[in-house]
Amino acid sequence: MGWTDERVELLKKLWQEGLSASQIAKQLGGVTRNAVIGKVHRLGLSGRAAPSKPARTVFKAPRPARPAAAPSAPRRLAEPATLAPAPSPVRYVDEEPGTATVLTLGAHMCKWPIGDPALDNFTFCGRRTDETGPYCHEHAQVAYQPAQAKKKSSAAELARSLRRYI
DNA sequence: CCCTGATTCGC
DNA sequence: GCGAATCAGG
Repeated sequence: MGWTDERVELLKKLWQEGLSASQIAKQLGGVTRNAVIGKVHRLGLSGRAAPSKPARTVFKAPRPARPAAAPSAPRRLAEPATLAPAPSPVRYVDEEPGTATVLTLGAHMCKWPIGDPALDNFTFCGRRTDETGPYCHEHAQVAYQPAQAKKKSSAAELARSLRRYI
């Protein structure tokens, strides 16, 4: 499969959304993650929202040359490795819950899980915690619900009521 | 061993 | 331009 305009567009979109190359490759289909990475570089959008990443590791091996054919044109030399520090001073999520990731989750941020931990869109609530506990006010109520919920509520109803918090 | 992106270079 | 092979890491 080639890079049609649509596929390139989707690639850009998914890459900007932070999906990994392999995930994008799977979603596109017909390409490997190497192909995706290669395309990403060719498009010139290698960098994205990647906080606190050295962006560039130390100088790699001087390129001892692997078992290949004869050399040709001189390649460009490694650059001085400029990096852009990304300050991210612990912000609480006051508006929409579920935007805190495991990386941005601070000490006093609600640790109520949002979504499926197995998925990569998994987040935490992230709002300011309720004084002491690990959860915000809303989720603390849910978390510390004794046995008040019994009555005639069926298992299905209970599951549905809880789903609201996931 | 799983994964990540980065890079080179034959095609 | 493409992407497999490879590298350097987490």
